[in-house]
Amino acid sequence: MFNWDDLRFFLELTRRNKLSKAALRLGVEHTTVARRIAALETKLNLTLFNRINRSYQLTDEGRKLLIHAEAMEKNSLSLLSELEQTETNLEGKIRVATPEAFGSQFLAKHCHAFQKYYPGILFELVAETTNMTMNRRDADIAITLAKPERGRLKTIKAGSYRLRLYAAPSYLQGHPPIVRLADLNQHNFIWYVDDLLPIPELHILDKAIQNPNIVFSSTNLTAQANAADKGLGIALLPCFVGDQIQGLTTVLPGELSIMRDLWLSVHEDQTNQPVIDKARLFLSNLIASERRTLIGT
Amino acid sequence: MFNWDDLRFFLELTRRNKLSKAALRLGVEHTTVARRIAALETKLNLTLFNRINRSYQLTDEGRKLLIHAEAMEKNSLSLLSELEQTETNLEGKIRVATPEAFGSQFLAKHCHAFQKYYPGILFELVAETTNMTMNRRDADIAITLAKPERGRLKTIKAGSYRLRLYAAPSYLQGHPPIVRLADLNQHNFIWYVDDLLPIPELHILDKAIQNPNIVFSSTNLTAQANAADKGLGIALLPCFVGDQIQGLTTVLPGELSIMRDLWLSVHEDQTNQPVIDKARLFLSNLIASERRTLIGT
DNA sequence: ATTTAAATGTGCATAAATACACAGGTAAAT
DNA sequence: ATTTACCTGTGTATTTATGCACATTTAAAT
Repeated sequence: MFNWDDLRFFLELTRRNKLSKAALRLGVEHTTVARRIAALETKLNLTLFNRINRSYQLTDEGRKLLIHAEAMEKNSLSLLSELEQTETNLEGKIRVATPEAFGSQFLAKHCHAFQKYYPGILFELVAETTNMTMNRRDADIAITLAKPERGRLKTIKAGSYRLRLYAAPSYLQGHPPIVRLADLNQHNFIWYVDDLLPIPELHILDKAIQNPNIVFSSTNLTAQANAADKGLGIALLPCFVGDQIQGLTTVLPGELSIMRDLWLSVHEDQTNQPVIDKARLFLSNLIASERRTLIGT
Repeated sequence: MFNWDDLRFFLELTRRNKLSKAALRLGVEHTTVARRIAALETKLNLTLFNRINRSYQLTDEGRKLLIHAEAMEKNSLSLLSELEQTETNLEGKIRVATPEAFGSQFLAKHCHAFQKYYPGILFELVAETTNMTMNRRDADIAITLAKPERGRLKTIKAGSYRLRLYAAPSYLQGHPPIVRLADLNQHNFIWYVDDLLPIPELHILDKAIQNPNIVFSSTNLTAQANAADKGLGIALLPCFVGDQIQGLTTVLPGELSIMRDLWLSVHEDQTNQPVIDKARLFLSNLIASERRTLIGT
């Protein structure tokens, strides 16, 4: 049996006729489209396209396949529309604890999708700097930066995100140029409040900068981002925050990039509870599909 | 959009209810089935199966999906039955050159499938020990062990195969036990005719065996295999030969395994000729789908 | 109760798929 | 004719998927 998913690529290519156009729509590279089509042709022992004039034109055999592929597409669409309709029968409340910036700047922007599917479920987002402890049932689901070691929790690694240095052009113009890490010594920094920062990786900065000149610090990342946007100095921000602010550009993106994992936990005895299950799947799916937002470019 | 191919896994699992059974049918590991189902559930935000009592039982949501998945399967099957019907309109001749053993022991067993689809095409198989030169148009398609360096050829790596040492139980019982490479010194070997053997990897053997005691040699692999089968000594054979002979067992499979690539070439100016195209697709497809036969266990 | 067999789950090694970077080639625009 | 922009193809690096070995769990058999 051939790979059914290749038919999705086939269909898109019949409509765009160009690898690059089809690739754009499918969210992959043009080479991937070419190789998947080639695989399908090999598997079916057919020549589906004639490559003429920088354009992919269906052969007669390809046209025969098209009819069936379109039928399958119809099924997949009706499948989605049936399954994705709102589930008004599900009612309840779900409390999700997340790191402050992740909750306020990222998750909050996507909760409307959850609300749409499950209008009967109240989504409570607890986005705090302090570490929520799942033990005391502060939340049904927790997203954390470190893997919880204790407690009867079911934990999975949901994804990752990246941090970079960001600054406003207005700041960069008024200060010495930055071409390598050592240059950062002469610059102003917007920083976390040191005591409350349990991220060992940030000590990378300690090596690059002997005495970082901290001009502003906050426990709140939105505050840091806003300060940086106004030209106060250089801030270390998650890409899902920094990239969203038009007025900020990355500083030394090639030299400095910190990756952090995101962990998703639920109580062991709360698996298979419909409301919690839905929310858990929603969150892990969201983090996976928004990978590029979280990782940055 | 979800991965359509995951529905194939979903369908099989609804029918077998067990990961291991479904995996067997799909020709993958049970872990792969589990992970694909998990991916589908995440993507669709649904719980498709309840894992109870070592068995995967469809949920109500899963049953809804099943209806659509079965419809898609129906389409894929009708697609295959339409496309795979014989093409009596194609007529002509195709000459394929291959290494001797590959042609006589492997390809010859599968040519009936080609004949079935294209009854009008004469399939000429030239399975010779000597290197065919594509330059003189000895063949339309060549399968070789080395990538051809010269000539206006379109060459792809079609796959790989493995060689191991094989011997008959009757031989092994009458000779010293073999537990490591050094033990091979005391044994009898069936070998190629040295001068005609351009495979550098075989010098691995030179390190293990100082003075291999060669008791029989032939340029023909079938002859070697038959000799080994009768207990004459130990032979180095492709797995697609050795594994087919019931009377032979592998010798030191953990210590000795040689992988070789298979290259498929056609003349540049003969691409897009229907008959050659069909044969080329047939061959690369065959080598890919019979991967396990070629690699062995 | 104890054993046996079979199934699922987990961590790690390997293989395959994909992205990336770049080369070449074609058609449209100047 | 020359330039420009765009498209496809090829090799390499990176990421993702799969296989493999083993641990764990459950049910059935003794």
